[in-house]
Amino acid sequence: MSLIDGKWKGVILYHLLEGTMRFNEIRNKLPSVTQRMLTNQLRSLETDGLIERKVYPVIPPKVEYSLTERGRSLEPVIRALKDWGDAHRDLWPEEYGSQTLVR
Amino acid sequence: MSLIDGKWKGVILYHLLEGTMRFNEIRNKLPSVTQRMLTNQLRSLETDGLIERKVYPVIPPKVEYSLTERGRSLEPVIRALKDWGDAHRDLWPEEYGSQTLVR
DNA sequence: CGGGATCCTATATGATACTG
DNA sequence: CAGTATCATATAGGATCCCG
Repeated sequence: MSLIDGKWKGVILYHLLEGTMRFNEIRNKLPSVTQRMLTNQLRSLETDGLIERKVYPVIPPKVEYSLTERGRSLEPVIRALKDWGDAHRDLWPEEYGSQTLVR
Repeated sequence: MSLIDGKWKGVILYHLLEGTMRFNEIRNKLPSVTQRMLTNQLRSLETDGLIERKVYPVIPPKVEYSLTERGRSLEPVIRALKDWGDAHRDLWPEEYGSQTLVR
């Protein structure tokens, strides 16, 4: 769980299933993510060996992100999550409120 | 993701796939969870409509937890996570360190 | 037995400004 | 374009004690 925890990791991995993407490409798929958070989540995924970060030494910068083999092995998990989300999108959040834990 | 986020929710749901369980039964499956956290996670799952909490008005107290239909619909997700964990248990955490995000 | 109350720390996330 | 740096808040999680 800790590997895909984080507000954006799941969605990032999902989009990367489609293929390699550049930083701003990913960003455009995640309307409300801040630059800092996207960077953080990407770094975390990289550290955990799920994605690869490829930097092209050009100006302006160009950085590509892609799934590693380990990352791709998560595909069944990501798909299962996506499928569930699609199937239950309409039942939420009316009936059930997403919880803010603790206290 | 927000529904199964939380340090213990995934494992709790997994164990509940086996059937109804009492509070301390669940607790015994989660060696290092504190009472407060277990209660919190269970309450959160309940609020999100994934589990049902059944209180028997007896002394000493008896409380049973079970999956709702909505909770059971998550079975493919839970199984996928479990399968991945089983398959990759041996590759961790030597090669990849679980990240502590930010800063 | 299955909690609740209180206090505390660590961490995730956000806003904003700056940069090679 | 793809970040860093800094500051701030919110929330998760833990420790401990009490209770009918």
